[in-house]
Amino acid sequence: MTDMASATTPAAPALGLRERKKIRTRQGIRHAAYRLFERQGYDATTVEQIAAAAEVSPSTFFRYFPTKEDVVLTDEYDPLMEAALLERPADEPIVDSLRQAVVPLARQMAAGEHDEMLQRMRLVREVPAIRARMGENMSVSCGLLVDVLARRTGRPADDLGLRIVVGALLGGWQETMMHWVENDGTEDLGALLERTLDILADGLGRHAL
Amino acid sequence: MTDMASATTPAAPALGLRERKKIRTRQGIRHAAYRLFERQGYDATTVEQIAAAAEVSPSTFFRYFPTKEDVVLTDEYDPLMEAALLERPADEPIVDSLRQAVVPLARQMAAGEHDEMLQRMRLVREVPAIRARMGENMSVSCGLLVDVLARRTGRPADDLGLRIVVGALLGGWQETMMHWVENDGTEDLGALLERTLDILADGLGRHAL
DNA sequence: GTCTTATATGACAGTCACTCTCAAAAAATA
DNA sequence: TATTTTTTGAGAGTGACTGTCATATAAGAC
Repeated sequence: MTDMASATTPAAPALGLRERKKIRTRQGIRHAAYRLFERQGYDATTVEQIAAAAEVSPSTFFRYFPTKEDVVLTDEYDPLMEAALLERPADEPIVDSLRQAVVPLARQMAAGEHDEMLQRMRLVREVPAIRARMGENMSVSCGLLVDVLARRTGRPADDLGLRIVVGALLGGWQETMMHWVENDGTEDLGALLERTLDILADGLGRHAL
Repeated sequence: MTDMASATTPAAPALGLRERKKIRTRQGIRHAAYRLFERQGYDATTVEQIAAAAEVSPSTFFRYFPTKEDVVLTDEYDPLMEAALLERPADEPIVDSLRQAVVPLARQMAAGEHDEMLQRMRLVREVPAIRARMGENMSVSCGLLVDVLARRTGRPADDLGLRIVVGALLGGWQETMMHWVENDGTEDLGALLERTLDILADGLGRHAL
């Protein structure tokens, strides 16, 4: 989890001791952090405490995570999303591609890593610093998506229409995610995201708005 | 500017010496900061330098701006937007209300404070810390807008459809703003925002996407 | 297995944003 | 003018992050 399909699945036997150790350290730090966050809250937990709990030095902590926020927000989804999108036929409407490529991805994650995802999104919702960082991530994802879609459809990389569409979509999805957390992840995330896509595809004018 | 219509317009004769001094101090700090940012960049400028340039103590700096980022990002627009929206007829479609209420506001600002707005948005674009903070602001604005619109249309305050629409709209607008800065503010911001509204209103399915 | 090289780690010192407390200065009020 | 309230500056402290250097440990050559 979180580190893609790595130590959890035995699908990577070709990794040297070094790599395996690194992955274990990384997960150790993250788990220690999550445990402390849950007990004392994010702000009240210092990097020093996390490092001590994970039995590494503070220096090592920062070697694995550039900032404290990154423990929560390291985004492993972008490359997966990109790959999934590139597999769609080039002439498919963008909205359909997103529906076919991105939604299943989210669905799969909401299933496989449900609890971790929930805890993570809860922090996003509640801790201002993390929420802010999340916005940054979104704008990076946005740029990435725009690039992929522009390449695929032969548009210029700075096509305003495309940027607007992607920005709007991510904006809508973020609200959807927040709604999902607020209901403690009880709803079907995939269905929610699809509904969001429907609304945006049909136009805000419809849907009695 | 920036501090609404305060010291710039002589429309506030009823302010005591205390208030006037506070406004002057605030603007002094901001101007000193902008000058330094332009010369040395945001990150390379310390709060201590800003305070010195503005001839106040660092303590005073933090009394006026809770964080260094707030010098750039203090958002005075939300209340104006709220007021403008509340003046629209309650049965008007949301998209139309936004078009009538918010766009003129932006237009007016892009005209009156063009250079300051440009400088500010440039920082938003280029400095990660500020961009992140901006995302926070957006999510606050989003909540605010949703509240107003929910009240106006009699929907529940946590109506998912409404949240999605507003989130998407702000997401789209943010991209539009970025496009505007990238072109050095030469385009008509109002027109750009309206176009964004058109795209979202008609639905992403149209517009050949 | 040993030697060499590349990499990971920890200790430490330093910077900077931000917080808190307290006493002095200045404006508002009586 | 005297009193009260607000604003300010000084100073100490915290915690996230950076950079450097010596040590330890895994990888690769032999």
